[in-house]
Amino acid sequence: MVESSKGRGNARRILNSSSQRVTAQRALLLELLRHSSRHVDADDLYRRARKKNSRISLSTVYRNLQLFKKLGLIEEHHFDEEHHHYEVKSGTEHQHLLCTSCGKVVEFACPVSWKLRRDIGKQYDFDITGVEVRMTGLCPSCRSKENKTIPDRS
Amino acid sequence: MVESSKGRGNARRILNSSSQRVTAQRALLLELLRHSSRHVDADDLYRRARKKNSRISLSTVYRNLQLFKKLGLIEEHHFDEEHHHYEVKSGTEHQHLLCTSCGKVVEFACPVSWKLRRDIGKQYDFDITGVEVRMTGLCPSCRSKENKTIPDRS
DNA sequence: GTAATTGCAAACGCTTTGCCCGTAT
DNA sequence: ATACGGGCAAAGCGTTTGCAATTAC
Repeated sequence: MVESSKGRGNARRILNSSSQRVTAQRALLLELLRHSSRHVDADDLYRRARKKNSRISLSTVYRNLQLFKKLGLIEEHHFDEEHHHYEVKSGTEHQHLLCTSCGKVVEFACPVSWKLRRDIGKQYDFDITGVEVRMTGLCPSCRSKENKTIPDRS
Repeated sequence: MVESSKGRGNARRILNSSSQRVTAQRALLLELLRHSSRHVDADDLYRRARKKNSRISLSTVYRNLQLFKKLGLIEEHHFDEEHHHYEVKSGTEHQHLLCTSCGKVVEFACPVSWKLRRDIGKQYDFDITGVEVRMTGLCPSCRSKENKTIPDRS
């Protein structure tokens, strides 16, 4: 896979170019972030990292997530109430649709948000720096499951 | 104000009608929620409540916030990463605009969200249950402050 | 060599819970 | 009378921090 070697190169380049030291842990975490499902939490990442380096610590994961966030490599989301989710920043603007039952996250394009941003900014005299649209609902597969498993709602 | 006597009556009625006991603490909290600024956190509410009843405990505040949420009286928001904010449910649909500097919360109407809801729901075959639009930015007064207090950006 | 980074464990802030006593019904 | 709700203190959770040892530069 050309992808993965490229990814590793990128990790190193990104860290170097921001004059951050390239440690094994950092390279690993960056690598994992780039190749895992788009939305992870600290513990996900920690568990995955331990498979490759069993001595890595949770605090290292947290510290580096903060670093990556500061470097603008990832974004932090507060989807549910409990803990944070992280997502590698992609060029493409998108919003999130979450299934309240299985937690699945779907990304969707939302061009309207730009118009909204302009309009609301002007209306309230704010310098808008971000727009987030979050929709919640039941995904197709959870909907059909629910129809089967809750036959008696007496 | 007629509003306030009505409010107290409502608190009692609401609790009674859902067969919850009307305790002094519940009535007080409900009262405070209805008459304080629209977005509070548990500690805000706790501090306010203590002024009227110095023996009330923080856990009572939390327990009742959960109850009120379950009864559909209030909504829980996760504006910033730290803690939750609560808002008395109003009939009118609205979205939130937050100042990243002073934390001010502005509510705005967003009729587009309905169209969005329909469109995205259909597109991804989700049963949409909620749409949240959150914008962040700098409010007018913080913007002008910033211009004054950061003259040297050498 | 030296400053940045790690692992560990302890602390953190917000929230929840167990227990026993008090109170609304 | 009795089950529900309260106060208190302790535990829980995800996250952060202090520190000594380690590592990249």
